Amino acid sequence: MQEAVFTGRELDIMSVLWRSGSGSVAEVRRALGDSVAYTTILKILQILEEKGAVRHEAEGRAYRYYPLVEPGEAGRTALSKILEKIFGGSAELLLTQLVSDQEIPPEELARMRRLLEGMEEEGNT
Amino acid sequence: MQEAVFTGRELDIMSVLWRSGSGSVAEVRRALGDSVAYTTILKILQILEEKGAVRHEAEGRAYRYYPLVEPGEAGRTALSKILEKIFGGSAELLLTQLVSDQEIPPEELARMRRLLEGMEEEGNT
DNA sequence: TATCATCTACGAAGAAGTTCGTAGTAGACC
DNA sequence: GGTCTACTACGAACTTCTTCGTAGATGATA
Repeated sequence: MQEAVFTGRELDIMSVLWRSGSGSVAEVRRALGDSVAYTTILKILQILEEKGAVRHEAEGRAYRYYPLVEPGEAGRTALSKILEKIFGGSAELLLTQLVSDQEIPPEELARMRRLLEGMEEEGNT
Repeated sequence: MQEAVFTGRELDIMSVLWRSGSGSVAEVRRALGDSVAYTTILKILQILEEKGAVRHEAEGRAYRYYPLVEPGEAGRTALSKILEKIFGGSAELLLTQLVSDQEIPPEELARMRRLLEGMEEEGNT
């Protein structure tokens, strides 16, 4: 797979697989609220497999799908696009946007701060 | 406009307008490396105008386009999608990904840390 | 005035993504 | 065996996005 770029529906489905670790067509469909036809889910899983983003194993008569691409990989691609095109390359602006929109619990905020502190020290080495 | 969701090309063009503040069709086209036809740029600007994302003023015989949607608005939409679908709602994971992929200069890193410190204090109020 | 360059408007073709119907297969159950 | 159910495979319709050609208008220039 060249780059982890996913279309809307593909991302919906990858998201389910990342959360659950794996899924059959029926499971993925249920996770998406049964809003799209069974064969649509199947089709997109087949497309994802062709792209090398998932693989499957037989499980009884059905298939179980496993993600091959990791969230981090997809995240890198997606974030760098947003960073560049929307925030003009400023990670600071991106972070500002992130923390001002989301309700982030204090402990998480603290961990994020420490993460940055760690990066700063690293830079001083 | 309902939500600041942009397609690939639309985002390319909005990005130019955000950077430059405004742009004629020809200017936008040049900024994109003259890689797409003039009328294609024009068409997408018209679509963006229909969506309420830009407006235009006459300038001589040509039009000058101005962004109406702000980067922050588009950023919020885009970030929350990524946050949810790729990082399972964890801002911490998103930040981890961001700082590990990008080369962020120390001063910027420091400002980002202080931003988070500020948020923490706010939370304690 | 004729020609040229530059611009917008429009429409249609093409490409990419999404959706689902239908067919075929195989096990479960009567 | 016949029927039902759950599953994959395949293809085609449909929608959305992208691209550009052509036409028409307008001002500049010879």
